[in-house]
Amino acid sequence: MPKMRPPPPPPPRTVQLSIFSWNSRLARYVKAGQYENAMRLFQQMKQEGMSPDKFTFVRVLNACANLPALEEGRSIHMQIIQSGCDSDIYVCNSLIDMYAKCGSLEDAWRVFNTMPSHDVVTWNSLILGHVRCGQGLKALALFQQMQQEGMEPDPVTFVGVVNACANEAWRVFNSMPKRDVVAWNAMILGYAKCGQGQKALQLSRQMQHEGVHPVPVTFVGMLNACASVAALEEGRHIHEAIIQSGYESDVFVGSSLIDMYAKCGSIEDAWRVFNRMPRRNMVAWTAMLGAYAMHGHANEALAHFKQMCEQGVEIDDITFLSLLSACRHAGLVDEGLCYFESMNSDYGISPTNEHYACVVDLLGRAGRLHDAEVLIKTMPCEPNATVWMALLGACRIHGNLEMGECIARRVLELDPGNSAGYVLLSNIYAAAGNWDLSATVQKLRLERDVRRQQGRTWIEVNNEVHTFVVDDQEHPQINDIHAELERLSVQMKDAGYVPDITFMLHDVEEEEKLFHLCHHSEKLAIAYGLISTPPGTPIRIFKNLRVCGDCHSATKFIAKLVGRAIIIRDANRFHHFENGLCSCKDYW
DNA sequence: GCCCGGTGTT
Repeated sequence: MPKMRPPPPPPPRTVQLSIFSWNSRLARYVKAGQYENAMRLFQQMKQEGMSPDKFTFVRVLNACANLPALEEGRSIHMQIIQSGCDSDIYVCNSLIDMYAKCGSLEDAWRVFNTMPSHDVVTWNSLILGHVRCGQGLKALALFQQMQQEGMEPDPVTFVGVVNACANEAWRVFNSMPKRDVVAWNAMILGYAKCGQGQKALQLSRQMQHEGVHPVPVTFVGMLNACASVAALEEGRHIHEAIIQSGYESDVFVGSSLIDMYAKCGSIEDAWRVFNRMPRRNMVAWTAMLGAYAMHGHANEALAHFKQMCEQGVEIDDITFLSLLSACRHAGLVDEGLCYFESMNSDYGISPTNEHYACVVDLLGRAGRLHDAEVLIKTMPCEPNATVWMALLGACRIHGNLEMGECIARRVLELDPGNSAGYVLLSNIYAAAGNWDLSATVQKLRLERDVRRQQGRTWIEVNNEVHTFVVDDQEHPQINDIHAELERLSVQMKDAGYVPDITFMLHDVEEEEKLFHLCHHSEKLAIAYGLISTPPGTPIRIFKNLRVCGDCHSATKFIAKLVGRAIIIRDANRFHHFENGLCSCKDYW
């Protein structure tokens, strides 16, 4: 929950305020997202003897929905019935939305069933409510039902369909007679969210080709897509289009730009956007904090957080996640623990599983496995798989077989469909030389039909994304890439590089291990970057998993030998390689 | 005046 703001200034007492001026004041609070203030204003207007009208109820219900505040919503529902406003369709739609957002679908249905008539917004609110509660199938059934009852779906209905089921979304989208910008937004955001950035970008191009103009939300979706596939050049083009559209001062767009530049490897551009924003909210500040965290700039992150506090910016649970994440990446154990303590005591924010996972990782990485385990045991709620997984990751880093086995058992129980647990345990066994048990775990994974994620590395050159997998033979310039790697490996050996085969956790002969190491997707992408971009320019590559340890040490040599900065984004963070060193100081 | 958008963990 965000920190409480100071109460709104009382309206002047000299003049009896009209209902219109109360309502417009209320509307301003709701629009600005100051829902607590809206609630307080509503109480105040009743105290001063002003009777709310249907416009008042719509706005105050909106505030309840967004807080969310179920009990207050129920009490307002009673007042609505007493005032006779419950025949207004706007009020009823707002009630459905409020109940759905507060998680009470039963109440939402009760309102729906007592309404004399429904419009498309009624159906949309109900459909989206079910989607939010994870009832996608029910949402789709409602979508069918509304059509059977002669109600024409609109683009917002389609937003619900996209979020309920991707396959269904595509079918409906193609059969829509008129696709306005809301429908396009839903598709673009839907694809961006599920990691299909290329598809999202392709859709946004198609949208513009069909003459539909992007609005701020569209740009947010497009920037998300760029961030997920790390398409920096494309992101810059979109930034230009944003400036041309006059949306550059939108805080949503600004926060997405910060995130896009940070995730594409350019923290300088992220800072430039943040610095130039005319109006910054908590999210913009938090996006910048997250940018520092993922690039390992811990000191800047802590200073940034301090500035947030000094300037009275709101702090929420996500701000703390970013802050703890900054400590985690830099190994600032004491600072991290101190901030974790202050969350509850100074800010009134209860730590979630995610915060615990972050602190467990912070302790675990630093080798304090026992402290991490104790922390988990003292959690006020039941730890989820993510928390245990953080400890399991630490067991792998520190080669703690005994604890790893025990933790893995819990992880595999809590989240049997996630390949990460199997892979970590199998790697713990392999690192200890126990190939039989390692294979047993992999066999169990296959028996349960859990597929492990294949490692992929990609690089954007001339607006085109080139993707590599281990031993890749598909790339048209693969021979040139191999030649470049051959050339480099001679120089690297002279400079003192020794391939580290412990990172090859397979039971194969050493010769073979070496061969695979030289053909890791990271090295292929770096070599391609070297031969296809001008000398001296930085190379940005991206990997879907954690970067391999041997590739990490090899990249330090390569960056020094070729005199170029190499920036790698792996699944967790950024590594900036320059002059033989990595920004993570080998702590990752 | 109601329904759709941004930041984080693993």
